[in-house]
Amino acid sequence: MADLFTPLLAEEPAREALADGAMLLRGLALPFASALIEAIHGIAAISPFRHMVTAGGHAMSVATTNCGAAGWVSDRSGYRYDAIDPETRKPWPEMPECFAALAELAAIQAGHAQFRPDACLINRYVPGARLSLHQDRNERDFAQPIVSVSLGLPAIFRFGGIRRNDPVRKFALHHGDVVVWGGPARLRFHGVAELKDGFHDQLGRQRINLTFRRAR
DNA sequence: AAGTGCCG
DNA sequence: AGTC
Repeated sequence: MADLFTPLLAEEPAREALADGAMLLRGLALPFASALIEAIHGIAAISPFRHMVTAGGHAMSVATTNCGAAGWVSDRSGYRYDAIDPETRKPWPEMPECFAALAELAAIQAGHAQFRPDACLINRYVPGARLSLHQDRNERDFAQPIVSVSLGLPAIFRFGGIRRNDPVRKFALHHGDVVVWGGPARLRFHGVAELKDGFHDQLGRQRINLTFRRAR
């Protein structure tokens, strides 16, 4: 029964260790992509993408919305999680089932059990957009990992260390790739290099990133 | 208490 | 083009 293709079919998604506690799961989100994209449209119809402003008063090049019980927000007063979208003054849209299912699957695949995200930050990059090196540290429980899902145009993910000046490694992230970091890697600095121009069949000239966290 | 920001 |  076994033939040349059996090992390939039995194989799990390609995984690449980025660091102790950090894993890149290539293509894990591919089977979810259509459902994810449809759900993103629904979310954006309720809580539109907007360019948030940082504490320094600069508008981010990335456009943001959220779903889930808590949403990441930034304005001149700083960063925080809020149950209410400051633009609509209503709760963020509920987290779709396919979002939660993928996040949980990814965490398990990466060896982080018991991941229960209550927040999904949705970032939209158009060519030229970037996210400079930062830490995710506004969450209450650093025992819970971060799960990051890439859709659309490819991007260069920058993954550093615990200290800002630690060396930074770069990884190409494609449509369907998922990065999970937790444990000793939970507070690693990370960012996204300026997005290059291109065209993606499903999303056109953009990249959308889903970042799942347990905020509270 | 800054910070996922921009500039040279 | 990478780094400060």
